Amino acid sequence: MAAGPEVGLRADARRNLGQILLAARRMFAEAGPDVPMEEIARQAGVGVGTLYRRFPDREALIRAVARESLANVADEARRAVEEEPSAWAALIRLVRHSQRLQVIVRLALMSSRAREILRDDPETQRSCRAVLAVLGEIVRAAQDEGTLREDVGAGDVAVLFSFLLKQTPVANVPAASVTERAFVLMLDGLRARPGTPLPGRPITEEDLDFRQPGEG
Amino acid sequence: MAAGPEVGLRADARRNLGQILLAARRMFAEAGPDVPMEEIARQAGVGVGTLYRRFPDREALIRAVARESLANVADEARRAVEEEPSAWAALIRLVRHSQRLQVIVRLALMSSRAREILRDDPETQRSCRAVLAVLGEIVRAAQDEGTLREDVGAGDVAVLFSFLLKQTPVANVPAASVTERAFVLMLDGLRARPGTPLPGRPITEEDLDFRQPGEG
Amino acid sequence: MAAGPEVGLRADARRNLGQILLAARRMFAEAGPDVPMEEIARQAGVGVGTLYRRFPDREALIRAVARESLANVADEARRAVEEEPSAWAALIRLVRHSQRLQVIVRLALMSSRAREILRDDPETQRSCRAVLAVLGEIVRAAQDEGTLREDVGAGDVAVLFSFLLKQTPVANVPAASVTERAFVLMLDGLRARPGTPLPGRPITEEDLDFRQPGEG
Amino acid sequence: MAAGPEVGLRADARRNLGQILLAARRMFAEAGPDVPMEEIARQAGVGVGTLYRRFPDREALIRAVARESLANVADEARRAVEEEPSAWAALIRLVRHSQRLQVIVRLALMSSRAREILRDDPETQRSCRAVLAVLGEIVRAAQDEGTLREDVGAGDVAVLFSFLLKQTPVANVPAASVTERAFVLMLDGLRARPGTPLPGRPITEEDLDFRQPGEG
DNA sequence: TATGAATGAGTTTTCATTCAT
DNA sequence: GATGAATGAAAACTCATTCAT
Repeated sequence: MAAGPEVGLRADARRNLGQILLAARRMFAEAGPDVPMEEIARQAGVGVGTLYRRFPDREALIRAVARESLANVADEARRAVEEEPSAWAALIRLVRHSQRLQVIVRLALMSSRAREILRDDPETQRSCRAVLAVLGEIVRAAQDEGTLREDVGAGDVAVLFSFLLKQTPVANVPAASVTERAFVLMLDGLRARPGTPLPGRPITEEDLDFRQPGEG
Repeated sequence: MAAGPEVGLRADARRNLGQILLAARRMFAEAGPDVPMEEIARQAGVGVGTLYRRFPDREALIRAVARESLANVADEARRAVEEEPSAWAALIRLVRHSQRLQVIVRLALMSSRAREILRDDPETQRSCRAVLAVLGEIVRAAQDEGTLREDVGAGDVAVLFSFLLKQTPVANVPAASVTERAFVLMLDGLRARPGTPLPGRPITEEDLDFRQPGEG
Repeated sequence: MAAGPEVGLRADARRNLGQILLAARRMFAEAGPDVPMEEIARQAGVGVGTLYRRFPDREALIRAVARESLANVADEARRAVEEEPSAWAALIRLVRHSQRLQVIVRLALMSSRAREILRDDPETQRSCRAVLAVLGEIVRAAQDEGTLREDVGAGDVAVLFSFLLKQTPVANVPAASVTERAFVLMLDGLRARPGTPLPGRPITEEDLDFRQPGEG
Repeated sequence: MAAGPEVGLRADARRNLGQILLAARRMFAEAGPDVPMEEIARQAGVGVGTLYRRFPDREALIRAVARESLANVADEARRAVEEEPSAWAALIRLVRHSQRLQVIVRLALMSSRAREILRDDPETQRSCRAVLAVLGEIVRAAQDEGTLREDVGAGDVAVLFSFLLKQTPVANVPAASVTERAFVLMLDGLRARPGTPLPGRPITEEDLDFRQPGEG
């Protein structure tokens, strides 16, 4: 198990670091990657200087949040595979429970600035690939089970589910309810049974690799 | 019928106004509601001063773009109803062809700042309600045709389709292809046939009214 | 004659631009290239915003000041050649009267940051070469006159005179007097008559070209 | 004789103190008195805290470096007088070999901030006067020898030599060579023989006393 | 005593908005 | 009416100095 950067820090420093990451994750998730650094520092209960001591600039902070969240999601995904009775159930649990997915979507899919930063970070790419690999396994298992239609790939599933996570409060109906219904509708679209044939080829995990969009 | 703001302007002034709205619409759609005002002015081929003469501040510009786009979408929706052979086809055409929907989604659903501005604008609310009314008609007609499942409302459909429009470039696969597949998957989820029963009650057009989210 | 950047500006804007350059020149000369931008703006009687509208960042301002000063020095040098009765006199007049030399020395020779900025600016290099070319002519003419020792080049003269301009207030004696005496001592060192043979070869104008120091 | 601050310290503490002064001297000499304190601490191999324990603030550090360097220069000067065969040779050796002179020039003559700090420090003034006193002796001896022109004082010599030490890399010619030639040119200017009469009166050691420039 | 973490004031730079021409 | 210049407040980032461990 690799030692994280937090090892060897003084107790208070380690706590501060944790607070900073927590605050950043929350604020990035709810307000995007452009929230003022001072705001993040304030939420974390530290001075800006402290924030900058740990993360030399905003990009470093964005990277750190993305890395940590992706690692967490990968863990959860693996656990879902192990613990759920079916691949279909694992799929559902993954989207439902992974709070960390929210930030990632917000960073990687809703801000072109953040996307570029992450695209150039090898570790983010690695973790991202790891997550997509697990998702790919789940998808293939679900297809083997006969619960998931055959003409989709992990990429299609990821795209569909990412929509849910871009959710922004919309209406005078509890957001959870809106999301939940949309989720079920999507699952119905994904379910294995005669539906409209999909155009093109399945979008695979390799297709979502953070490379320059449209390159392939 | 109240005269629009463009009546009684000198020819060049009217042209400028049009250019500004066009530029703003484009830039809001592609970069969000925070693009520098100077940038918009430059794209429109006018000085900032001119922009500010027409729209006292950014909020006014956002409102104007939203109003115009919503009016346009309402028109298109009505035309789709008239011209398409089935309600299902009208539904599909609406999402596929309404470029204006893109801006609206970007403004109303992807930026909390813009959302607040629009929430407080009666005219935007009116137009929004008009669009949703047409959508409601289409939805009910499609259900009568038997092409759309019975347990969804116009709100559900709107939410689902809004996802498509939040599309951000993602992968090394042409964005159009990704969207197209997701679209078909969603349509499959919406299609009338025994699927998973949806939790809660249909989300109606009234539910999406721009009131404080979660209030209702 | 090429139109400077100041043509076509509104009268007040042109005045402001002039004030900014003047203030920057003065402050760079007396305090170096790191004086706060706000300070320069205040001295120029404008807001920082105005300063930044003209010069996108500090580097641009430094470049502008250097270019303007070098151009001015080149002019003065040419005039000195024309108007003075002897090359020796032209040499003396050049150092004595060129106030602009002060800033250039301060920027190009006393701050490694500024030196790097200027080294990468082709126009500065061109002007610098032009000035050195005139100095080279003067030097050769003075040697032909028999007033300047034969074993020095324009580079040696430039180095020596640059010392005078690095002058920083030193003592409880009028700075002018100190400089004046040092100047005469240097002139005596340069004068043509049997002196100590100089080590190495004459340092020419090409040697002072702003290329990476020590490269040659 | 008062005990220096280094007496009675623990061995490691004394070593640290030495390292700090060494690092500060080097960095002041090459980058001026504004180098970040952390940088100095890092070079010295200690934490900032340790640096600040020894020197309450930057000014104290500057003073310490100046004092130590001046003391060292005074020693060297006295040794030069004793060991060199002629006053002229002592003069030359002094400039050529005293590395410590570099820092002093950098602090006292190239930074107005540092100059002010040192001007207000009695011990620096004392040491400075001591050095100038030795220089004065050398000058007068050289004049008695007939090797140095009569119309200069220790101040003139100091000013001239200080120029050499302000040397900043300039050209694509080895800096040492440039300096060496300039040095010889200056010596030629100083040499005893009919030259241009110097304006004003000799600048004496008293004139260079660090009092407010221009006061006298 | 040594360390390096935390703080916050100081600078640079950007951009919405106002206003002179 | 149009223009683009001027303004200043806001946000990112750096670093001297203090203080907990």
